[in-house]
Amino acid sequence: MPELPEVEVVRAGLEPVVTDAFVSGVEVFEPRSLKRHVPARGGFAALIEGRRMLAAVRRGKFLWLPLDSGDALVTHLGMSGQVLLRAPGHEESGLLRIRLHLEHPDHGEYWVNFVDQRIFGGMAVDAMAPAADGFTAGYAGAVHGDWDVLIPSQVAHIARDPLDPAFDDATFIARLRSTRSGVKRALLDQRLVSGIGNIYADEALWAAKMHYEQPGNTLSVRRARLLLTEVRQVLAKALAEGGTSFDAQYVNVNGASGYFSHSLNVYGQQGKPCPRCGTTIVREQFMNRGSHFCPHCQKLRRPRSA
DNA sequence: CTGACGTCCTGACAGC
DNA sequence: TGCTGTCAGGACGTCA
Repeated sequence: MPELPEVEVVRAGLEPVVTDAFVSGVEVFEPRSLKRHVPARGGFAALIEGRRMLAAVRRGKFLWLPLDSGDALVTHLGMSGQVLLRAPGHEESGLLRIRLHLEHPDHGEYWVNFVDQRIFGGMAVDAMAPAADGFTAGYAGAVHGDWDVLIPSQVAHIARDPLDPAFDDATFIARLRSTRSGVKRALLDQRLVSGIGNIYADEALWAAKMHYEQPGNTLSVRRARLLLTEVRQVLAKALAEGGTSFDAQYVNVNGASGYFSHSLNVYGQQGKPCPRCGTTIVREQFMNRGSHFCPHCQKLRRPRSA
């Protein structure tokens, strides 16, 4: 369930340690965690060992570490993935899937442990190519380099996230307003906008007072803009609340916390009163996952007859 | 192009 | 106590 804010916390925690780090070793304990890796290009470990990492970059929920070979180590946390920064020798749980041995010129030796209970996430080495729109491919914090405008091939189809300065509001709103799909399906479609998962989709829809099945093409420009604004606010708020742990400590200790559960308005709140109107929050099945909403605040709106 | 659905996966937990 | 079934959902593939 890591979504953009959680992945950003991980990225920020990795940034100082992986930047300029030398990869001295790779251990793969669970080959299924390499599901996104294309073996034809070479073995996972062989493509990483002996390389230097240049940065930690993120677009939406995808994270990648550009290498001095021109490739990138791509990471997706899936449902349960954690990237944990450890001192060498650290005893990890049985869910450890991949371990990287790093040597940093300033910080010394580290283990980067990829832990993933359900193996929905994974790592891969991928080639990079210029981003289609020519802008900086993802968010890399304070670090910059030639790789700025390059994106791993398996991430290229993912849209920018709403907090990306190069996010194209007009294109998103136009596409949102041209689909018959429900707005929640659109928010979860990473080709349209990235970084949003089930939790923040439900929270943003509640804030915008929209029903999850409201067809995109029934939204006015104003309502579409409102939804985008609320998405940004929800993400930014979560980012700010996770920001207290914006350091290596977070990754060191626990890559999983920080769902700002104390400030969820609807997600997982079924049976409880809506914080806005007091109506009981409902949970329904949608797209094989739970959708939480207030039946009073978030009614399906009939489009004005044309 | 669209949407509905299946697939991957395992720990936690409810129920018997 | 110990088993079985159910649930959680991000990304992607398939099919109508």
